[in-house]
Amino acid sequence: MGGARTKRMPRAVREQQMLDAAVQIFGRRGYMVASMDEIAELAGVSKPLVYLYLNSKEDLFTACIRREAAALTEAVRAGVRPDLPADRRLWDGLLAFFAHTAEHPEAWSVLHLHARTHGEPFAAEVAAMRAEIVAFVTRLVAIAAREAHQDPDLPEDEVAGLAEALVGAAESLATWANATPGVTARQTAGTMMNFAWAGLGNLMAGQRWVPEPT
Amino acid sequence: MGGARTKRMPRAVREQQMLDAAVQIFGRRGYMVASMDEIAELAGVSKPLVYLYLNSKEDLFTACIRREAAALTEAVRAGVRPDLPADRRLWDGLLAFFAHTAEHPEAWSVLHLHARTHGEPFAAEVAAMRAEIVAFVTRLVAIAAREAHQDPDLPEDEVAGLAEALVGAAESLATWANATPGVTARQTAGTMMNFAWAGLGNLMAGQRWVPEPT
Amino acid sequence: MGGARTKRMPRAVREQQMLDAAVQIFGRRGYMVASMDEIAELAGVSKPLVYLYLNSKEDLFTACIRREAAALTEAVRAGVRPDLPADRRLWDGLLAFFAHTAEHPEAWSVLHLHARTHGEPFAAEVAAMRAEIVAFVTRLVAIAAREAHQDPDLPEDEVAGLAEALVGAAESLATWANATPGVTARQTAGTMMNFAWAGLGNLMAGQRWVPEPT
Amino acid sequence: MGGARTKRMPRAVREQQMLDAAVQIFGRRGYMVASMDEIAELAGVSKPLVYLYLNSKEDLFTACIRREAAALTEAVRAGVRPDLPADRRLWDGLLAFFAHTAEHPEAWSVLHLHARTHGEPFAAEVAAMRAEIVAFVTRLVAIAAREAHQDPDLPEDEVAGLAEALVGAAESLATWANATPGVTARQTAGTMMNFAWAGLGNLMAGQRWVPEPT
DNA sequence: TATGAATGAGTCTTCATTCAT
DNA sequence: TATGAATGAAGACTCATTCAT
Repeated sequence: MGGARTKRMPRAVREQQMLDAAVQIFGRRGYMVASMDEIAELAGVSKPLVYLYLNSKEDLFTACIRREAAALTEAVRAGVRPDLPADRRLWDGLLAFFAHTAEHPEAWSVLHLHARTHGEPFAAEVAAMRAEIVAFVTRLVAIAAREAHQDPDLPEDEVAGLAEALVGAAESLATWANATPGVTARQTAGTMMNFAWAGLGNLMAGQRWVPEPT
Repeated sequence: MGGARTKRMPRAVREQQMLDAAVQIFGRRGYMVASMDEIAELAGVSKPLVYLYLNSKEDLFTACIRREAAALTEAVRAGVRPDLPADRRLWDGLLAFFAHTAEHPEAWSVLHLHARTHGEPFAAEVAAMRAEIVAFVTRLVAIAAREAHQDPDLPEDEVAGLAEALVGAAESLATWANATPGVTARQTAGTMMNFAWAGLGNLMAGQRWVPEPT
Repeated sequence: MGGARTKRMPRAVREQQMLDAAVQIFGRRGYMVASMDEIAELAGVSKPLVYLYLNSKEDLFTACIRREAAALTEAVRAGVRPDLPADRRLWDGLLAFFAHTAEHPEAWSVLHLHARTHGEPFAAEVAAMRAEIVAFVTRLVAIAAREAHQDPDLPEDEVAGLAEALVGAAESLATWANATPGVTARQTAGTMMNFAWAGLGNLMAGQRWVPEPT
Repeated sequence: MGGARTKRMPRAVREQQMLDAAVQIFGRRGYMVASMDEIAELAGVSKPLVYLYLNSKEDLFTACIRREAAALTEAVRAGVRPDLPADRRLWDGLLAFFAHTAEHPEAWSVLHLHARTHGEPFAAEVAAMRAEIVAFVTRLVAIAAREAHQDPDLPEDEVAGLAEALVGAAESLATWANATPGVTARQTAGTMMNFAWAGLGNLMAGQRWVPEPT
């Protein structure tokens, strides 16, 4: 894989090869340390061709982020059937999420680790994806609240924070699972689901922890 | 701020100034993008002096990580009174944690974002700090389990994953809070506490979510 | 001379130009004082190209040493006809040696002066060349001994010292001739030949100088 | 030795300590690679003191060369008794020379190797010493010529070349002996004496090697 | 479509040297 | 006599990027 330097391919194919290589290198080394030389070599192409198709290192990185973000959200979407109940939908989404991040560790590294480490051009790309996922979760939280017949007005801030906490926990777990051999996506999703759904349930049922006045 | 080039200070003082500057720059730009020139200038010192005292960019970064990791764990430790009940200790720890990360956003950025993005010299430093915090959380989880009179043997894997999820959620929340104006440490800690304690409680009480067979 | 910055040459040609320039600069200034900037400028090339082709200052210096050592030994070999008698072969070898060092004074400076002043990567390269020359001389000495019908066993140490002295004398003479205007290779070779062959002859004939007991 | 940092010594003593250290370091590393830091540390003194006493790296190196050149010529002079015959004087001089270079290898390295590798300030210092030694040798050669009742007019060039060859051979032998364990000064002097005196004798007796016309 | 040849700009790092005490 | 604190200047090396074919 890579370096084969097969000649004369249609542009679309070559571009995908380049993105494949770039995701590997960016994911392994990080944006700054990755060199265009290394990427071109792994793609089996000369450097000028990379520039011809992808314009610049920044654009190349952005393209990687976009492609992988789309792939990840698409994987989650594809894993969820809208006609099933909310808890089942959360479960399916988590499973799809952890399965995808486990199958594409470098892509996950690009999205979660490296894209957020460098300023504005890139952070925005990831933010968009994250927003989509947070929206998905938030929808489920709202349903849970409704089903719990609860006064629907949790403070906005708290809902936002809650979603952030859930998504953050999932993200951390994905990274941890990739670094920990022998953990399956199913197990990770189980941990997350137990923890989250139960916690949410309690919360929705109005049982909140409040510090005793000192 | 910085660049005041006050003359002739004892070494210990200058070293701290340099570390202050380095944490700012590393936190804002990341390890690779930060330049020793910029750090020296912000510290109000010439570059050779930075090298004389801190040896190399790598050593400087390591020194930053170590100092800030120590400061953070110390802040948490100082915030927790060992004679109080477990939930209160968790609350106090979270409060101290979020307060510290909010007051030192660049330091948090160094620890959580940048130190983990670059290979082994640095990751290990953070891992040590994280281990300490995870141990703290794990202890509290164990107490909660005992108090719930529950069969104490949650599977090892699950406990590890659980702690990871909790800590990951807290880390994500800290980062999110730093990027979201107007959120106080108290609010963040509240969100986290509700989420975590309730979820844990349910879990300990043996109420687990299980996917229905398809 | 140099700096003409002719454009777009095949790699092999450029590499020779760079080595030419490097030999000049290294020979004039020495390894440490020579700067890659100066070498690149004299080669009429940008510095990165030098690094692209020759990798590092060390590798560049090594490449110089190797090329010039090969050129010198080749010049000596080409000057000697194996079918001629030993004295004539020594004469021809000396003539070729002094002619070459006189025509390439910087190269000689690199080999004899600068390469030996710096540690192991370089010393070894020159040692190989020297070994070849010493072997050439030793062979002739052996023939001389045989022709003198002499008991062939000069002590090993003495032979080694002898060869060292002969080669050392020739090396010194080459350096001296390069620093002394108006001395031809022929003259230098004559001095050396008289000195060496006569001394050897006596030695072979068993006439040795022994200090009188005090 | 070195680093003891004993306090308050008279200037003359401190200067010698510094020169001792400098000769070691310069001899081992060469002029450019030697650092004032290292020299000061080995001398057991702070760097500003070195500058106070010796002014600059150049001056320090020059002082080393001068001191060691004087020591070497003095050693040779002290070894030779002017009332003895010429061959005996040559023998004694060689013995003293090789003994001294063997006892002070770093000094010899400074004089023969490093001082000649760097431009004019230093080469001149060594040249002076060399001139003295060459003069010594030339005197002996002249005596030998006279004793051989030979027509006294060897061409000037040839005499100069001859002396150069002799001295060069001796220098090479000294360096070689220092790098070759187990060789005594006596042996080295013996090799040199046999070779040189016999060769000279033949030469003086008018037996010269002349290339046959091709 | 594709590439070998080439570079401007910038970074880390080191060192001889001086100031203030 | 002696030194801790500090720096200007320079050098090796790398990389994203482009030109000419």
